[in-house]
Amino acid sequence: MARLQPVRGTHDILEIKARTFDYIVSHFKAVAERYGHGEISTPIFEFTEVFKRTLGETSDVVTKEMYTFEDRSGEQLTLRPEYTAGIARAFISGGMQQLAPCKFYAYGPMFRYERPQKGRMRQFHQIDAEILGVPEPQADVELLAMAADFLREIGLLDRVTLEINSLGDVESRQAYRDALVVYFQEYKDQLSQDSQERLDRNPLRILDSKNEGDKAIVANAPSIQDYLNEESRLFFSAVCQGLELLDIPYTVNERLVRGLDYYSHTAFEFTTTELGAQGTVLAGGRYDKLIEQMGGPATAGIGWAGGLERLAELVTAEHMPEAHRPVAIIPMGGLAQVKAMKLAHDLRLQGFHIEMGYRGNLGKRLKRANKANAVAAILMGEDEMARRVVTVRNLDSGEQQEVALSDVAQALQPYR
RNA sequence: GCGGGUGUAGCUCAGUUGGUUAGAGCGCCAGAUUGUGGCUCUGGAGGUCGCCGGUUCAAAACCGGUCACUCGCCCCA
Repeated sequence: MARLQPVRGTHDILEIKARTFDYIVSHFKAVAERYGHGEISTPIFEFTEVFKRTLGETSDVVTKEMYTFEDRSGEQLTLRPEYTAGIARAFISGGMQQLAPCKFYAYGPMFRYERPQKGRMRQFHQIDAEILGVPEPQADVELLAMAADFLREIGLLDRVTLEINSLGDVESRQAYRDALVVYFQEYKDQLSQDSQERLDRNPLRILDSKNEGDKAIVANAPSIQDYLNEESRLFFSAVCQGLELLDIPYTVNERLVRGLDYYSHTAFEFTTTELGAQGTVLAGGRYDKLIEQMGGPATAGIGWAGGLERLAELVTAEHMPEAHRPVAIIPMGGLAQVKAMKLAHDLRLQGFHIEMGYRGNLGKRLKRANKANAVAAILMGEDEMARRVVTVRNLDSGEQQEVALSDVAQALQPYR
């Protein structure tokens, strides 16, 4: 406890930020329910194996970004770096194949040990949607439609671009990977240091390198589209047709790849140019082999996750509902204090938002009521108490009137 | 893990080639106004100059280290 500061890459969330998060999440939940998704909440930590096996031993997330620790009984546990692995695990351990198809939504904190920068922190928050047990491309379309609806509702759809690509099935992906290795091998010594390493580890990643020299070489690299087998091609065109049917604008980006090993077929990202280096605001894809790979029954899956912090950066005040304006109760004197406490309680039971003025003379208390953005103030002085009335003052117009103590709730109706 | 930038009041920042009591605006508190807010005026509180060490007669300033924040790389929501 020596350092009284938040742990690196973590933040306290309050006031406007908290309200923005709540705004985004409540719209997300409403849209997800509309699409027939049910809420699932999985633990924020799992056995380390759950993530290691699903994300791939060599992925960055596993090799350098996991928050892993040993608990008192010696178990290796990891704070979740993403949602899909935990949900897939829940699907298996809950025997949910009997219930498939399953449509879930979830939201909560994620943890990755990374160097913080704009739009990236060690504890961050995601919303997440998954469909398990539907191998048909209609699920891809539905999930993308849901994402687009959600983004529209929070006013962001016209500020992001949907890019999609197909990574093909296992066979197509392997063929493409081989072709890429052959191609890049030619230019190996011209590639950046990073990309030379990628060539061994994950050649697909070279495609979205930000290095200028790499970009020139990538420009002439073979396209995944030419390596998709019949089945994969049909699948991808079904997804594209579905998007067109629903008027969801998108662009095919042949260079779009995903970092985690488990993706196949559809991969997509909603991106913005407004957030600097971290432009991906919501992204996901299909993972048909994942559950089987984890040791569960062969079950197709597709899902996406959106970053709350990144979405919140984009949400502007005009889309946010205004904070509810309270009514301030201002007692002056001992008797009024007691009456005020009772009145405040009664009004709150009836659903009013009540602020209490505790200190200072009337002027100070009104000033504080003003600062709290109160719509009205209820003034309770000694003489009012004697006559069993209060003064209700409209803080916008300055108009005020005396109201019988028993009729206060009625008089406050306009300020609800 | 790697590279750049920045750390001075609650917040945003100024602070001359090193020079003695470190400033402004906003915010906060109080008064002008013993029961009437927003505007105005007056006054006040609030600082280990991120931390440790070094150079110097003298360091907020220069040097080294360290921590934090921030932007970028890797990677990702």
